[in-house]
Amino acid sequence: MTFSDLGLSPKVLSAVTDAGYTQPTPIQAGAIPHALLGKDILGIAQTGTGKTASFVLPMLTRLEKGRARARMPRTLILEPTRELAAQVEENFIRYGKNHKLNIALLIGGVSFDEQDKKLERGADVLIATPGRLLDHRERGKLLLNGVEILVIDEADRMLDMGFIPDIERICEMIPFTRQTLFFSATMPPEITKLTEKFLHAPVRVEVSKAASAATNIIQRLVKSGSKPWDKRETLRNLMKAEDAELKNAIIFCNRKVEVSELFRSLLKYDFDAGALHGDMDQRARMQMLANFRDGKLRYLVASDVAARGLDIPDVSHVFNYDVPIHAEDYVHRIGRTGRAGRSGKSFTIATKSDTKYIDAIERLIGNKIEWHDGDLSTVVASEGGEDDAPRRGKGAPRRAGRKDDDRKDRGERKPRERHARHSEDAAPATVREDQPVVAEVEVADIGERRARKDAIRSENTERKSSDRNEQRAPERGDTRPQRDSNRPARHRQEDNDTTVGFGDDMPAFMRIVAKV
DNA sequence: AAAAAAT
Repeated sequence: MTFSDLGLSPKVLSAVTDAGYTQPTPIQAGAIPHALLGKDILGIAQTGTGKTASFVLPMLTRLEKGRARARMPRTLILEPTRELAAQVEENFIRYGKNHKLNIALLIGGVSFDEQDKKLERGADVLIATPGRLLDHRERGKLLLNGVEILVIDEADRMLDMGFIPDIERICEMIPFTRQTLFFSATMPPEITKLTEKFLHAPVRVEVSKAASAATNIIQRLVKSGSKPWDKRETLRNLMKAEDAELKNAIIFCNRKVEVSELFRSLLKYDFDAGALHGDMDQRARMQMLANFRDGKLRYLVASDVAARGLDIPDVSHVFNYDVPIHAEDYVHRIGRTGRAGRSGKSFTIATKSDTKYIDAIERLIGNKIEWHDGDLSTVVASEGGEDDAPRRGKGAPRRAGRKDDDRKDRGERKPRERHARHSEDAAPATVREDQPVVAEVEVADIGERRARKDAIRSENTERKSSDRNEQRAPERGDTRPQRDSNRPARHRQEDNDTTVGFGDDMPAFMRIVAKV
């Protein structure tokens, strides 16, 4: 089977040939002929299976007839993250090089002006994340009743991210005479319901699960002490040990703050690292990703924003600095290496408290993962002894505890707690090799203070900080999460009686305001 | 224990 058997137009075929492809992947071979006939498709496939081309190529062929009208895009592709949306745009540019198509990318974090202009000109292809798309529509700049083909990509991830209501709204704005191409890696009940509602007699195309496809990736678990400095040291040793084989690597952390902390620590140790997480300035996000793709950065420290779908063809190593909480994320993360049949290596740093997550991962992939250098029973306890798990008082808020960890990492300590932590007090406070310089500590604290202010600011108050952030050029070192007072996480904190960061020292007046 | 997405 070759691409020329699928019924694609000569223009598309020639671009595919130029890109160096001759053989379609199973999902492409299964979906393209039906998509060209105008049928609805239900594609069950992970990324890395050639899924994107399975809708881009037939869409290009079908778009050769007709023209776009102002503010009435002819096709719409919905993606869960900004980076994925940008990646789909690149695919349209690559395979559409023989076409004269207007492509518009509507994503958040960048200015409206350019997006408006492209809509006004009439877009053949509109690629969007749901939030910004709805925003444009509400501003009256966008009419969706001319859409002939709708693509919903990564539907299960959209579900995880709470986008399904948005997706339903958008689907209802588009004429039911459209063709719908629907892709999901898994089919949870909510997704099945969605397909029953929005697909008409779909052709179902299913390809093998990524969990079983990862045989070309060497996977190892690496024991570590549980303190941040233990884990960072474990990681650095691992990176050095792998240096000869390592072309480039993505290092995954579970939290955004960890991404920026680890990133800064690695810079201090002269590793050629970048960072990527969703609270970074959009320009910095794009820049980091582009630099990593182009080989200007050897290491990319990232949150799960980079776990799925991102196509960086030649990642040699994946390091999990944290064991992912959800087992499926493990599969997605390690799937960033070993792409296109290449071999890859993944190392997952594990501490004692990670055992149950490791069990879940091993159950999911149906295999035991080998330990790199002895299992957790051989971990040497770090200075200051064991673990921090049971020591904290029952009534003490757990989240405040995390702040304490940050502080310890800088060699600081809350005076109040000193008596409760004798064992750690025995350790000299200044020996951390990667203790941040004082200036950085201060900057971080200012950020935290501002975040607290944000937390108590009323919903209606206009926020100017994000505007400022948009203007600002991305600085290489500035990866600290940009606290956004309107994010759901913020609300969750407000729901709690405890304002994060104050411990028991929170002034009473703040407690009242924070509850509002 | 999280992350992602509009302002």
